[in-house]
Amino acid sequence: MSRWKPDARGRLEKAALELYSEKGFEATTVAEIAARAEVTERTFYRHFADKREVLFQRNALADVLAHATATAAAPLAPLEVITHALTEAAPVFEERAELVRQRQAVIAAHPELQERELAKLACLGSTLADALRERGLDATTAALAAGIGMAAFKVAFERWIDDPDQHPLAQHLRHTLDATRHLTTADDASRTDVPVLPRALDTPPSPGG
Amino acid sequence: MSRWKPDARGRLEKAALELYSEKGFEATTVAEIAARAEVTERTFYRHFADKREVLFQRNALADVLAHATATAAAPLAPLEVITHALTEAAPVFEERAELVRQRQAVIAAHPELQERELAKLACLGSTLADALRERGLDATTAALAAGIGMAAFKVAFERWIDDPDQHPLAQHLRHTLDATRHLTTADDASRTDVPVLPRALDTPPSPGG
DNA sequence: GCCGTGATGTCAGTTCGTGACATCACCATA
DNA sequence: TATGGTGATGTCACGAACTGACATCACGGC
Repeated sequence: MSRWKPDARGRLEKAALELYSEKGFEATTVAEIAARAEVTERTFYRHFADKREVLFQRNALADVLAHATATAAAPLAPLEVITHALTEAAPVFEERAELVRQRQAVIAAHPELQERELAKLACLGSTLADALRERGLDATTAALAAGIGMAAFKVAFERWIDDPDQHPLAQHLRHTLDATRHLTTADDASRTDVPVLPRALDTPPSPGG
Repeated sequence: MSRWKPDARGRLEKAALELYSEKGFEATTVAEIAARAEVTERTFYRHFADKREVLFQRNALADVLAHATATAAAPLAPLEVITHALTEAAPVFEERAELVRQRQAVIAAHPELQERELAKLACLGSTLADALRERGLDATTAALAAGIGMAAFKVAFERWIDDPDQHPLAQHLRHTLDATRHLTTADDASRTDVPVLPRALDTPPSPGG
């Protein structure tokens, strides 16, 4: 038989998420995580650069975003490309909604983890910007569009996490990206009388896709 | 005479920036910083929460942003308010351009510091979003506008730092925010025919305000 | 049956960051 | 002038985060 139980990495991820949930991030030591995963502390650091990284490693997202951006229809405006890419990426979250929510709860409770999350998001933004430049956008426009996309994603994701009605992430994305287009119009449209996410969600304004 | 040399905090900031510049962030120990500032390591931690924070404490920015947002003319579109606020904030950087550049060089060389920088920027974004909500915007629009504003600021700031011609930050901000307006404006006249930063910077396109 | 490889264990050490307590110039006030 | 409180700093001890170096030994190829 094999010398060690298989999937040490998976066990570490699971143990870490559990312990961070149970007793908080700071109150959890790497030694504890390792013990629960039945490996040594040193092994933890062979799989993850530090105590935070264990929550941020599974990330198919960058690939999905880059691919969707590269393969979007040619004549689309930058923000349309972004909309397409983010919509393509939504299932990555929807498929693991349970896990994602638990993870996010932990992150929300610890500034250090939020810091790391922002770094990951910024990294994603760079990937997106690269992909946009591949499409022929100049560097500044690409960086800007990617930044806007990430800002919109952040808001939509947050709304999705907190949504008591569990509407799909794609829907929150659509509404948020739509709201982006009204930021330049004077006051009246962006007042509270036109909520971004109307009560009746079953008839979203079709963005023409 | 006094028991200790005055301005321990200032000496620590100076020593830290010097050492981080000279030998890198990771290669510098807090003990070294403290020694150069002629205090003990413990005193360092009385002034700064951790080794990174010493680079991020001076921040009049939040106040300026919040104030400028609150006092902007009433009927402005969200993005115009942001434009106003960021423009008001520009002098905070221009006035210490030398220091800001040195600091930024250190940050650019160390992911851990970039992480902290992103966190500070996000915090600033929240402040801005709060101020926008004070103006009557709904939470989602406010968060979105603030996020986009921060994204634009990030790009403009980066361009300013790298600008060999040393154009004022305010100018980069104007151009970047202009590009943002084009990207987010509903009609699809947002093509490449409007370059973000034209060769001749002395005749910026007037945004009609 | 031998050998290289890779994942893990073991151990020692450095640095970060914190709690507890000591010191003593300075200041207010009697 | 004497007294006592305050606040910034020093001193010490310590746990926990990370890292480098070397040991182990199942497995897979040859």
